[in-house]
This record gives sequence, structure tokens and C-alpha cells, in this order.
Amino acid sequence: MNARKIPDIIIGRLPVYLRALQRMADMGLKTTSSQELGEHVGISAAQIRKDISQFGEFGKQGTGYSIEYLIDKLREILKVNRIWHVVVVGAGDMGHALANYQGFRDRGFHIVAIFDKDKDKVGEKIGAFRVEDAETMVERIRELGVKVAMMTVPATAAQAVADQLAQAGVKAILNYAPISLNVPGGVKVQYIDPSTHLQRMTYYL
Amino acid sequence: MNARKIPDIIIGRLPVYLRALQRMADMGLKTTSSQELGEHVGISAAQIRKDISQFGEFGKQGTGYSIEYLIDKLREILKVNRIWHVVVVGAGDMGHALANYQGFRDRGFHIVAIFDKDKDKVGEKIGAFRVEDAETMVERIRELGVKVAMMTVPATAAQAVADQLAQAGVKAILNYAPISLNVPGGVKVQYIDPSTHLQRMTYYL
DNA sequence: TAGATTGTTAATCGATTAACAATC
DNA sequence: TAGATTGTTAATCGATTAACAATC
Repeated sequence: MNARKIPDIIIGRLPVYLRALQRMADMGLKTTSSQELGEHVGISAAQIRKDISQFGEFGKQGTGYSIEYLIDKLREILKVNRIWHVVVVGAGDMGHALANYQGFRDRGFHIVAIFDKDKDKVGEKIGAFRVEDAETMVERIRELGVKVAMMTVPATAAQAVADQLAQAGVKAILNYAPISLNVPGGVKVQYIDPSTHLQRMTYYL
Repeated sequence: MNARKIPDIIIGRLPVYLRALQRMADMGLKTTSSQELGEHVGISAAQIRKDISQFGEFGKQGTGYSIEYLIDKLREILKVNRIWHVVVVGAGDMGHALANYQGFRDRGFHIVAIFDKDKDKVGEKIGAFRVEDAETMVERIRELGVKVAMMTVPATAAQAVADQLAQAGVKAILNYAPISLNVPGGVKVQYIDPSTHLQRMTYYL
């Protein structure tokens, strides 16, 4: 089916399409076109058609795409037609914000545990969670079979934590620490660093 | 000097180089090579040399780059050799986390105000700040001459807030709301959406 | 049918890599 | 000097766009 190797850059756009489509569905729309979707996400219609057609023929000439059907397909392709259990490492302000964030609902993710190294924070209640001791992290992640983690630890601790996560079997790390991580092959990392994002814009000011 | 149009994709990598270099400087290192820097950030040495050489000849054959000098140059290129005043819109958990975040220090940014629409939140103290009424936002941003904003509002409010920010003269928006924004030409947007970032990785699991 | 829009091909455009002369 | 590493060129590789036949 999707036998050929799909470029990273295309995979990176699919969640953006999915997000826009889910929004359209929430607004009660039933169908859309590459043109319309493109206007919403700021990408050319041709590129959207090309990206989507990598995975099959999901549209109809003359009428466009069924929003519901395309959502289903994208969720299937991105493997978010299931719930991924996620751990948060670091119970600082950002860890709190993530733990309380409602936006993971219906996007395929469910936080199952939060860890911190600081003994003062261990046991603290955050929403429905209780902060667990980082010392037990590797074991707990293995037990729970968790493959996805979000790291909100200081830069100085980040590489060591990433090593532990990889060792525990985590395959996808969302890194909020302002540092590039070295991870074994097979482990994916995405970076969120507000300063870096801001610096990508100041050049143009 | 840097007369030619530099591709976006190169500008996007410069903050990553800068972050790695600042880390090296913190560790007391004085010089580095494209090879070494490349290993840190996961980018080929050839590409790093090519990227940097777009802006001048900052290295030395045989010895590489002076870390301090290259940091200075990158800060100058990215225009973060000054302090940008920044506003936060939305005083929810994420707004709190950003307001308390120490990582903007020395990266060129300084938060000057936080706004929220919710009258119950207006007046609330967050660190050194007091939450201001969103109704006064446009005026306050104009007064303060702020060009950079971070938006942590619900998706439903995001477009309207972005319109207001643009109207107030903001030219760079870091958007935490899970929605693509339409902004006038000349306004830059960067997106941070943890679900989208996670979905970029699940494909590979 | 007429109009609209897909999926796909070919052409264009842009980014990355490899290689090496220059030189510290 | 010998070794190392830059800056740059040319070659390769990959991504985007334009165009259009197919067809709903």
C-alpha cells in the first residue's frame, strides 16, 4: 500500500491537514477541496493533492474530499486512530501545563504518569495525577509499555533523561529542553523551544 | 553584505546553531569546527559551513570558528543582540508557564505584559506581572511598541486575537493555539502545538 | 451535459552533498 | 612544514509547481 518511503516533510504536514479537517468537521462541513484546505493551512492546492495521493485515492473528481473519510484515513496513516500512552518528565510549570492540557483529548494521546527528580515534588498532586519519583521511571515506563514521552526538564538534565527514556523503550520524545539531543536510531525527537521559535522570526523584523 | 535573499530554511537552522554554541561557550570551549557543531545538532558539516558562509567568512582554515565570535555574529544576524519586548495573550496554564519561564533571559526576549479576556483573571498576579484586561490590549501594545507576541488562547479565539495583534502592530506571533492562522503580509507566525508534534512521530512507531 | 476537481506527469525550482583549492 | 578546516563550486538529489487528462 504505502510501500514507498514517504518523505519526512510530507509526514510533517499531515497533522496540520488533520487539524484543519477536524476543525472543519466541528463546524459541520462535510466536504472540502484541495483548494479550500490549502487556503486554511497556507499550502498550495497542488501540494496537498500530491501529499494525500501518496497514500491512496481519497478524493473524488468534481466534488473533492469527504472530510470525515479523509480524517479517518489521516488518523490511520499517522497511527492516531488509537490512544498512545504518554509520560511527562519534569513537574515544573511546563509539566503542570501539559498535565492539565485538554488538547490531547481526541488527538490520540493520553498522559499516564508524571515524573520528577525533586523529592519535594514527588507525591504532589497535579490534576488527576500524583508526581512519581524519577528513580522509578525506567521501570514504570517498561511496565506500562509507554512509547511516547514529553520532557520538560532543565537543559543540563535533558541528555541523561533522554538516555533513560531510550533505555526504557520510549521511541518518541517531545523535548521542551533547549538543547539538541543525541538518541539511538529508531528513536524520534521533536523540539519545542519558544526562544528558538521566536528567533526564527526576529530575523525578518 | 547579506544582500541576497536567504532561504527561510537556513534562517530556521541558525537559532539551533546559536543554542548549541552558547552551550559550548557555557562549558568553557573557545573554538569549534563545522564537524563538531554538526555532531551536536545533527546536521552535516558541509551544510553548516554553507549556511554560515551566506553571511560572511566567520571561520579560519585549519582552526575552525571562534565560538564567541560566531555567537556574536549569529545574534547580530538574527537580531537578538538586543532585547525584544514580548506580550503573552492568555493567562491559562501555558500563559503562566511562559511568564515564569527563565529561558528567555539571554536569548533576546523580555515579557512585558500578560493579557486575558476573563475578568476573574484580570488583576491576578503571575510572578512579577499582573494580568491585564484583553480589552486594553491593542492600545497597550501600541503604547509599548511591542512587535512580538505569544498566544496561548483557545483555538476558537485565536484568529480574532491574531487579527487584533496584527492591528496593534505586532509582527511576530508565537501561536500555541491548535489552529492555522491567517495573518497580513509582513506578519510572521510560528506554531507550537504539542499534539501536532507528537503526531509527526507516531507515523514511525 | 457543463463545471469542478482529482490524481499524476513533466518541468522547474531549490536544497544538500561531495570534493577540493585555498590557507591558517 | 604538515595537518586541519574553511569557503565555494559543481553535481546530485529532492521538493514544488504547473498543467491537464480523467472523471465525478
